[in-house]
Amino acid sequence: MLEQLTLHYNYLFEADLLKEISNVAHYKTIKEGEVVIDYGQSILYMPLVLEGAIKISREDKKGDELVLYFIEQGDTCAMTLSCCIGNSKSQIKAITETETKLVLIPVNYMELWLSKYKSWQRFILQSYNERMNELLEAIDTIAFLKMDERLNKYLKDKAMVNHNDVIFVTHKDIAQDLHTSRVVVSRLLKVLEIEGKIKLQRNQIQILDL
DNA sequence: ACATTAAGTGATT
DNA sequence: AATCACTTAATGT
Repeated sequence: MLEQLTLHYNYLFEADLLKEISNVAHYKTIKEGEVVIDYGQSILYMPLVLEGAIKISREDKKGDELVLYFIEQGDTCAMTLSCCIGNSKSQIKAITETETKLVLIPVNYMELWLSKYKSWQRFILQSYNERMNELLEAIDTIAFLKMDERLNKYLKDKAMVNHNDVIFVTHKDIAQDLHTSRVVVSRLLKVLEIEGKIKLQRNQIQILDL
């Protein structure tokens, strides 16, 4: 595990910290499409993503969801951070977007390391900041009902985390992620296709120029 | 060949 | 932008 960690995080953490992480954390590989953390679940571990990507979404009582953002290698879940501090339960749902390798750090170490390692402190604060900005961005587009922009961002993000210009999803899936109707997604996608930005096929979308 | 599911379209609110 | 109603196209059995 130490080698894996070093490979992905040596530019962020000092050697001592890397070693300590590898001592206390659990290494885990999760297949695509699995639920990592569900709504209402209490959080015991803080995940550090080594490879792959995770989709973070919010869900209401009816099961309607709304994708907030994706996390990938080098990221951690800001929700865990706020959960640890507030000692609350998860307000979000995390599903692996691709096969994901991660290390799980017991939450009590998170606080301990905050005072012990400068690099850890910087990492936590920076992650928090990044997520906060991303969230604000999401609020902006939702509040002003710019569905086309949300779709654009969604496609970009999806292509990025998958390291592939071809996205394998149905219009219905996208509609669920963005919490809109399939018809709307189909129409907006059609426009993008006419503009020459994407290519549509059944169950897949190729990104040409966004 | 038929049933099922994904995607396209016009009209309406 | 959402919903309805309907069509067309792709896929599976």
